[in-house]
Amino acid sequence: MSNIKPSLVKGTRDFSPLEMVRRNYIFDTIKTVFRKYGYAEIQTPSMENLATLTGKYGDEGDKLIFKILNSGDYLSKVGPQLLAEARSSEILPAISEKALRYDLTVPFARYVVMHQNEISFPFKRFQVQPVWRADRPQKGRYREFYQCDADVVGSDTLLNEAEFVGIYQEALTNLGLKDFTIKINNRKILSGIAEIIGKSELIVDMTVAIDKLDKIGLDGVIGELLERGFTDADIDILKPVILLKGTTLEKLESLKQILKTSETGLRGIAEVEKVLEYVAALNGGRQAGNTELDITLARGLNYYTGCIFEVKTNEVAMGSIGGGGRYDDLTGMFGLKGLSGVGISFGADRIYDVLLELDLFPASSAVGTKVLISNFDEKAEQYALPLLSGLRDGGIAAELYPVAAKLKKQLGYADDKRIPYVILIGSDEMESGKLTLKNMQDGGQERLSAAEIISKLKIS
RNA sequence: GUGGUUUUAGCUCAGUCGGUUAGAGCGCCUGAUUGUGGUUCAGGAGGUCGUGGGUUCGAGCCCCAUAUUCCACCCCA
Repeated sequence: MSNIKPSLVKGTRDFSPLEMVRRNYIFDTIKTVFRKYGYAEIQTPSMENLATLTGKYGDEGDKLIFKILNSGDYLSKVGPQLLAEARSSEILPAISEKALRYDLTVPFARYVVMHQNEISFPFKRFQVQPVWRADRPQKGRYREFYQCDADVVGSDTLLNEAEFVGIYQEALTNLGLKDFTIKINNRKILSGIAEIIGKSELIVDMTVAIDKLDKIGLDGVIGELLERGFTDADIDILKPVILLKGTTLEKLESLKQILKTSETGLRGIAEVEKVLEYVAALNGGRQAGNTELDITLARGLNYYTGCIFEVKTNEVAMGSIGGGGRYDDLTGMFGLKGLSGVGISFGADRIYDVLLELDLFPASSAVGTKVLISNFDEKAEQYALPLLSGLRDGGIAAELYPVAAKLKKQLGYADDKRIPYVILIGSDEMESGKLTLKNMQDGGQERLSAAEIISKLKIS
């Protein structure tokens, strides 16, 4: 057998025991909050039919879907002429029928449609699973990463949006983040803006351009707008909108003036106002300072129709750590009309990177084995087995050193694994029934019976 | 998809102008100490220099291709 050098697939990672403890801390914290708000967990398969996924994420997104090659002689269905032409886009449907899921929202929509008769609406579900994107990796961007999604379908009330703001607040605060911003915008406001400059058909180009304000500045945005088919006259109207200053409430007032001729735009403003009203009511009447209207926020996915969210941390340079919004007709694509949905997502991998950089993981999240029983010889091993069971029955994480190695090595092992206690069983101990319990932190030792050790470790 | 960057011991990294046997720190193993770790001391093992070609008397170093890392763009969590 040839010796293949082991390596990881680009953009993927192994997770060590310590990393898993930390990742689970993030997942558990988020899941706990989801449950508190009435969401129930589901899972869907890693693979979906390719047709289920294509066309849902725009052209850019479709390119990033990982396709799975058909099993068997996958070229047999490709005609010789197609093969000769070697046009990937036309051969693809013949050789690939399945794909890895690209996000959790579309599979969820598929789930809702398939299970509509068993579901009682409104349906509130959360889902924590990996997704795959054939993106080029960089900071905070992986090809396999976890999303933590919560969505509700079959409920139009804006209270849902407000509750999602609450979920973001609570989960991120519980994770120890102090300074983050929940940005809110509304697709209808963006539509209204496009409407008043008479370029409704260019709304996507408009949002993509103004979304970059932070990054490339006003001149950059204007350049991009011109490139994308906007005139100087359009930009004169757009400019004051893009540069809106002031508090969220002041921005809303100004927008009402600007968008007074756009019914859609005014409806968007009203929606944002209502959401903020609910948020304040849920927050004991106070407006949350870190929740703000950001008119330049335009999330890429095509299916959002109402409110959109994005969460950024201000403590670390990192892309958004969460996002979401309302999509009025997601299940319509699968033939179930008239169901409105709202959802949010936490980017667990990015949150991990942020917590690591800010050193926010609790020290206690590194708990493992509580006590190691040393192993001197076969006789001591036999003696140790009932004690091992007794410790475990008492809920104490215990392990027996698997071979009779030098004590130095066994203690070194305990040290490496940060096991706080070691029980030494030698001939003296077996004879007297008083075992030596060594505390690895201070090095102290005491002689105790097996029962005394169990009760001591239970409380400490 | 576009542009740049990285790759040398288990890990982090040196390696001069292309020139003999490729180095350091940490880690690992052994011993000092046959039942006492995290400290110390002594010794030891460990490398196809990412991979495949090429130039050269000679390549870790130069050229080409490719993979990979990280970064930016596009897009996104």
